[in-house]
Amino acid sequence: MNFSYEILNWYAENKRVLPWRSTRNPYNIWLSEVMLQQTRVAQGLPYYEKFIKEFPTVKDMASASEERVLKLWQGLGYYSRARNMHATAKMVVNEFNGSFPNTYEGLIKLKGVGDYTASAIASICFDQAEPVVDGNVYRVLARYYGIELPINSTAGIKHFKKLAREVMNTKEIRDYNQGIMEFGAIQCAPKKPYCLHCPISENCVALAQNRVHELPIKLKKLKVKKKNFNYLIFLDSKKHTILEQRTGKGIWQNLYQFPLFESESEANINQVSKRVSENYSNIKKYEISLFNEKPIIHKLSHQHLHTKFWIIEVERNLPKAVSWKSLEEYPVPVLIADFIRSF
DNA sequence: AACGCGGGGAT
DNA sequence: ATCCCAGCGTT
Repeated sequence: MNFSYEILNWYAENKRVLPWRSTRNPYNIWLSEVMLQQTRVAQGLPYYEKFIKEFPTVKDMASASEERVLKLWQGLGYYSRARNMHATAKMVVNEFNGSFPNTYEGLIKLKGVGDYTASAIASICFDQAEPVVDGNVYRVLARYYGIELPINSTAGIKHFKKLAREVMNTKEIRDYNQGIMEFGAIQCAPKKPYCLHCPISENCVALAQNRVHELPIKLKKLKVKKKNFNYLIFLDSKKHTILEQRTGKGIWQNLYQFPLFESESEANINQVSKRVSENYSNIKKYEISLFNEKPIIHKLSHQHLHTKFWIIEVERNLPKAVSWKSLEEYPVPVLIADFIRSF
């Protein structure tokens, strides 16, 4: 019994039932793959259902507004995925007559489709013999073959891709690719792998050397930056508030939020008052109160946002304001959505 | 080659 | 608190 045969065998016995496993439609597969980039199946699944319901075909997605796509994506994170996905939907409709490319080379040209996603679509939809290498595959191969190259180094990436190609099953590439990923997610899990009843434990190098918990090797972790966020929640007598769209680079691009200023240290009410007077000179009379005494710490993978929400009640009606009720129509970061809900 | 980019679940 | 998830794009 060789490696790929055991993977196929294990997959046939243990695979989960998932909606994208009962189709080879490139639109469905592409949608699921983009959603599952750096995202667990359990988290992505409800979004997949939501998107397929509102956008049954790539044409439906292409004709939607970016704002609507972002709204449906809200909470899933890595919002550039949604923007690139929408751009690709429009390109497929307008330039490819609604049909996705049917090769790795064609697919990888699409926005938001990299080596992994191109390989996944090419193999699952078109039976192309392209190996997928995601986080699960890195783990399974590193352990089974005892590879010590860091999975996030250039040499490591090349080596694992080459090894994955050597050991794949080209005849049943669809099931093999999904099988090795499923095996990594369920059986050869990061923290608690089930080595006791593993079908390939006999030849697993890491297990033989008692190094399962050490592999795969991953280079360093960057320090997370701390930032102080201050959101200004304006409220006038008609329960209108000011909402802004984030532009330029950085986090949450094109999503909406309340007026924001960052401070070097934790801000106090005097700084907020100064800020309002400077930037909103047309607002004369107002009253400031602090919504949360202790900053809310919103954790991203690379930043910790220490956030205060300042409530600013104004007497006269605000210019260019939106009603509080209409806030639910805008795509907003989870940090903002949580605040709106609790306020 | 290094970094930016979300949110959540498991340990 | 730490890790890591069906990674990609930019610099």
